[in-house]
Amino acid sequence: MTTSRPNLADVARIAGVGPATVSRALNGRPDVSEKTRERIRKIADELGFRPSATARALRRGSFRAVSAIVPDLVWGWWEPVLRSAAEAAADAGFHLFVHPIAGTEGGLEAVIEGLANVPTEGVIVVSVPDQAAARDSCERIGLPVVAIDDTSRSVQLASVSAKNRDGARTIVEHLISQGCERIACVGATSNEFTPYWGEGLFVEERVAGYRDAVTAAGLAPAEELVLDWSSPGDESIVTVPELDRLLESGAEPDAIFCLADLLAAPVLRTLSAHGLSVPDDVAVAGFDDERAALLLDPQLTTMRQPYDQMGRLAVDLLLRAISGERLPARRHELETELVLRGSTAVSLR
Amino acid sequence: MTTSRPNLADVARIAGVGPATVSRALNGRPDVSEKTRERIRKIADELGFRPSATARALRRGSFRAVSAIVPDLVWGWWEPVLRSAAEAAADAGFHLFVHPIAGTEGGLEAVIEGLANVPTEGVIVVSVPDQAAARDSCERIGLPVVAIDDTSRSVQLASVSAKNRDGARTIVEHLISQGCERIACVGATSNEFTPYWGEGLFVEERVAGYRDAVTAAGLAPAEELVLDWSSPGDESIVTVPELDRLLESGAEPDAIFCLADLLAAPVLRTLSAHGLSVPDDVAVAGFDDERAALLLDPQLTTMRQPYDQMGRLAVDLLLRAISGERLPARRHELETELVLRGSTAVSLR
DNA sequence: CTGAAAGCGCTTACAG
DNA sequence: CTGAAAGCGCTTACAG
Repeated sequence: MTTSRPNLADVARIAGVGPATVSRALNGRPDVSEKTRERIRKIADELGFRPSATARALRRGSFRAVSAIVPDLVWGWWEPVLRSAAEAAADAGFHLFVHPIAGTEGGLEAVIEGLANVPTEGVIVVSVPDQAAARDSCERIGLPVVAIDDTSRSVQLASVSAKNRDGARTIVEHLISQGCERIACVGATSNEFTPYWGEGLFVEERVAGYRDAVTAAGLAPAEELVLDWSSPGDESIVTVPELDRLLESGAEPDAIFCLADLLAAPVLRTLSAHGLSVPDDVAVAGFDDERAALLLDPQLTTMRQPYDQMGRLAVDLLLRAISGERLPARRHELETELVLRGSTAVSLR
Repeated sequence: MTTSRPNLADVARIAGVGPATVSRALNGRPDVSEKTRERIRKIADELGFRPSATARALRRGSFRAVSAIVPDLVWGWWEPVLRSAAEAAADAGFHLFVHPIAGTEGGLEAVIEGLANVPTEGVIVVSVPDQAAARDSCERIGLPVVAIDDTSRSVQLASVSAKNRDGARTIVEHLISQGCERIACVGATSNEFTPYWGEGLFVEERVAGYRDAVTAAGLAPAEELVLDWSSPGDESIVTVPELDRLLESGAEPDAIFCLADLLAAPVLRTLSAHGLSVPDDVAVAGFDDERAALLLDPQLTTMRQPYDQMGRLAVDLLLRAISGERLPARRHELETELVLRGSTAVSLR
């Protein structure tokens, strides 16, 4: 009796059959007698036999796993996305490995190239600002890739995202339907060096949706209400200097559309510092329906991204690519949903 | 010329050497002439040769990867923990796989047993309410395991956590030093079915730290200020009924210690609904220094968990276990740090 | 229904 | 310094 892990040969020896039969029995192949299969199963159980994942993968030529690379951000909106991705992968008999970029020298590209040493068959990249680089890295290691979240302005991959423009239009229309007429839009920035944000495609799209709604409603275009925000990704700031200035200028917005939920935190603090109450003086809305929306006071009216569908679709696309299909580089946009909370409705406070 | 991935034999054939020499050259073994090594390297590069991870693992008998299993929670306080864990693992030449429980039928135990099919050599479990079950599952698949965060009351594993009791005492002492005398403590619950929380060890420890400080300061013990909270994990609630009742009863606390940062969101909303301002009327403090602390208004004074050290230490312990050391089941507690923000100091608003 | 053999792609003693 | 051979633990045609 050895102390090390039993292998298939051990099971075969004890069962008095060939290794091939053990393999067939344990893998549920039809061409084994039920009697033999039962006996082998029992012995395997007793021995605590677990087939070696590496040997099986080597023999089969594949490991049936895919990898998701998640960005170096604290606001984990991608958690529900990965949950559904893991489900979809499991449904197809695949594992999902999650690889945080955080802590890896060399960033996204280094993480991707590192996958060359991991038994994985495809890559999902989340929130990449530069799809061209991701595409090149994946090509280099010979793995198919799908992107989630349209951060990259140049679409070089099959990409899954929310209908950002539609969603923004919908929520601004909601503000208008509440009687708001001077709706500010915050979060866009001319600073292209903001990590994972900058002039991301989704920012552009959401601003466009805002303009769609304002224009369609025949509201006076008020460009001073579209604020440039120097560092929209920074959660540590207490208030927003640009909004401070706007409020001091006497612009008097009656609503603020934040291009992402997390921006609402400093916006609410800025409003409260000016003695303005939400939603009575100013209504506030966000986009994403991520954790921040629930933590704020009041809780935030927002557009919910279809996280579950996004994860599933990304995996579906990736599995198709793995089985040889060539995926065109284009966006697959999914419907968003309006979620009403206290920041736009006194009755919901 | 085939379209499939080149293997080591291809490189050997083209270089006109044996496969063993290619292996040695590419793995940096000393016993290869520099000239040969260079030539082989060049050819491997041109061919885009990437050694098969599975073949190498099968041959070596190990894959040099460890797995972290993260809980089904939206508040990703474990993200910075995993970042440092990934760094520590990489320093030792190991990969870190992250496996979310979310989306897996059968929960933690199913995820652990699923690792039997993954080329991984050890497991880090994060926030497990029942270490005994985790220990049994890992034993079954023959993998060593280390826990992060003391959620389980019964310590059955080598565990890494913050000094919860010390930290709580420190922050309550801070409140006392600010002149607070009637300090409420919220977050403990007698409802043991709260997922991942319930009567978790860290809850117990933090309450104990609170009592340590109050007692040491000679403040009148006021048991009505230690609130039972029916569902502390639920972020969707707007206000806290138990706190509502306390405030209506005329108890007039001058400070509230939240056992976790995320609890401060509904606490702040409850206070504001009662017309109380923070920190003037009531100071508020939390524990963790996770994302919620920065989103709130005002931002939250809190005890920071040593996330980086926690991830590193967990990996260190796990690697020792992998190399054969037997780890006793005991907690390894790491120092916390007081972080001052606007919720306890007007000057920091 | 079952077995013996070949082989997945590497690495590492063993010879020379 | 280099090569030929064995083998890691499986699976799967190929025979019977």
